Amino acid sequence: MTRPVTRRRSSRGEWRLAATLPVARVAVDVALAHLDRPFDYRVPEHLDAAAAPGVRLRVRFAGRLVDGFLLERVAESGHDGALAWVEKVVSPEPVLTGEVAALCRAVADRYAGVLADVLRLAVPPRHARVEAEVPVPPLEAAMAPAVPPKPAATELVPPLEAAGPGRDAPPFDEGWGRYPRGPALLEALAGGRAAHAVWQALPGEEWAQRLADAASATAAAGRGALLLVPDQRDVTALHDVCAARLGAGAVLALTAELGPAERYRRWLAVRRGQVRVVVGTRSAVFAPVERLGLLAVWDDGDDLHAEPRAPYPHVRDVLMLRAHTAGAALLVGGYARTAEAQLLVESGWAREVVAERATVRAAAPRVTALGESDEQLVRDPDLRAARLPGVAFEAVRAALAAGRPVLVQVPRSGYLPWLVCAACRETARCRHCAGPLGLPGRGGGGEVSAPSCRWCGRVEPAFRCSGCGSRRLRAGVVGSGRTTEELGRAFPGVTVRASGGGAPVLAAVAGRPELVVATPGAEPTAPGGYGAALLLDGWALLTRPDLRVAEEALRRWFGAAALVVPAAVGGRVVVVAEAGLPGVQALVRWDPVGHAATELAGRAEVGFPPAVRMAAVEGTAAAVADVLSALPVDVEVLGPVELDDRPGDDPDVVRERALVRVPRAQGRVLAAALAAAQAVRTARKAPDPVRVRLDPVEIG
DNA sequence: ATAATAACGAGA
DNA sequence: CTCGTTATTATC
Repeated sequence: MTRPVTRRRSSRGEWRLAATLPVARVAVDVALAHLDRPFDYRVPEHLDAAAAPGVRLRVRFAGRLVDGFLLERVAESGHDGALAWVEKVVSPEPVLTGEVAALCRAVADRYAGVLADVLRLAVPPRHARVEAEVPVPPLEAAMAPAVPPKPAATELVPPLEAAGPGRDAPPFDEGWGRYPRGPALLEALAGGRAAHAVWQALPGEEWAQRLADAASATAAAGRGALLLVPDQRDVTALHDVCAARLGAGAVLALTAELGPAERYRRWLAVRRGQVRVVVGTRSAVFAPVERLGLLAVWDDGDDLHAEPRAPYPHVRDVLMLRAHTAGAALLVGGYARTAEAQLLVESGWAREVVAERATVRAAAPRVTALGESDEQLVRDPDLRAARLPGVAFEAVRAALAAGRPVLVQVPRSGYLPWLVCAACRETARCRHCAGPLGLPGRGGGGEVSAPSCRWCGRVEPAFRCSGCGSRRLRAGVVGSGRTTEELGRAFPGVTVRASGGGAPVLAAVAGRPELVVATPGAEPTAPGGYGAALLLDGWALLTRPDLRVAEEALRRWFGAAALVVPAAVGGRVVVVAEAGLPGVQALVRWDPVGHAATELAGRAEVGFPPAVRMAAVEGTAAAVADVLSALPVDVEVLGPVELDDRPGDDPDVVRERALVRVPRAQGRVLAAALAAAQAVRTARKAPDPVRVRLDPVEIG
């Protein structure tokens, strides 16, 4: 049968090879560890022009059509077999830049993952209609100069709020001038140098303004900036500040909740170099910003910065890799400091940008800790108005009388029970690996079994608290709830607002005298600051079975306390936690750096990230054993332990988890060995998958 | 998924 | 030994 002439081009037998660089190296969208490498394809003549590096295409792989990205065009293939044709170029839009491709490869390697998985995180799904839209530059962008005139070096000292380049240099006790190394950081950014900085924001600091300062110094140097924050509310706040400073057309907010069309529209605008500054959440960490000069992450301790999809990369770590691949500066900032950020400083990779003690003292509120003296309150975080201790009551009353709002931080509900020392309420820990103790086989017919470690599985027959020596254990429990009504009764006539914890999260409240009850992370800002804050979630936080508890508690406390006015104008913070605890001391002294150093030293002692590199290996018992057997002998293995059934699991299949750890210097070796073990399994078509997470933020 | 290839077994 | 069938393996 003869086909119509117009169809003949699709008859592959007649396809001719492109004249130059006829081989395409393709990253196929196949998430199998043993196929995680580029494959070569022949480029037909009619696709020669469209088949540019970075485009999406379709190729035949093992008999079926799969998506892929064109990594590069080369003259010849190293593959000694017949090459298949590139079937189709999906669109000529080069969505995968070389910089992002290299970054994705580095992220896959760092996390023992697969490039295809990382590419799915990095490049949003195509939206054909959006792609076809003729890009119309926004009005502001059309009117504003594309590149602001580059100011002279002497003018690159910290800009004031809303001060653009060219204004008079501000005094040194404002903005970044309050940090001894602040002006130097801005100079480095303005000079296009790849500075690495860890920044502790002062109490009351307008962090969004400072990030906008950094972004505008970067933009003035003709480079791009990528600013990452934990949640949508922060994106909005930071975007608005940046837009006011740089012009709406130069800044773009990129978040996952935009919807596919708008998300792709904005992402394309970034890719096409139409915006210089991108503000976003975790999903924007791979945004293809052109000529990257600055990468910044705010509040890197927030769990939202950890990606829940394979290979589970963390924003801070991705940015560190990206700072290398792109030659950009990295700024890690927050009111608190994580152990990971502390390691960046201690290893010399980053310089710290912190204020002098006197500056901190002048800006901080007065912090009081309420501990054992009010036993009832400590035990029951569900605040009883009648028992509100005098110091807390007085702090609230004074702030309201001064016409300022009061912030009340309450715990989120939903924590699971675990074991704590009955005497001092420290988390009960394994003597071998410092993992939290739990009771195995709950629901096992009422028999009492000995506690065992949730990490390494060792049974603890004779618990003795490392802190106080007590041998008694009890279950930790957390109540949550009626705080709002109780407070309303204690302060009749005062408005009580809720933010988070079931209520909608408020971005800001008016500066009126009212009570604002918020869960951690949902604290609204108040113009002029809060007069006082009550931190009621201490007990709940400090007894969670997680090595990061102290750091996490302190991070949340600093986040709330930073919204309170300085002590000199009456700012008070009352925290319900034992005054002797190191974390509480760090809050009282407003010493995030000291606490991070202690925290990091503690992790080195118990062998936990970031002091070591660790991986969680999860799957069926046989599968986990299979992966463990493929690791080098010097890898330390904890466990495996049996995992609790998750909802939806087959109750007959027993899942296990092992933790493996190596010194930091061996991190690459460990990741490579885990990836190789996975490759052997996928090549063998092993039926049950093994989940590998490197430096997991949370371990069950 | 699929195609190529190795392994296998029945009948000469 | 060949031929036809089935398991295995690589996947461009």
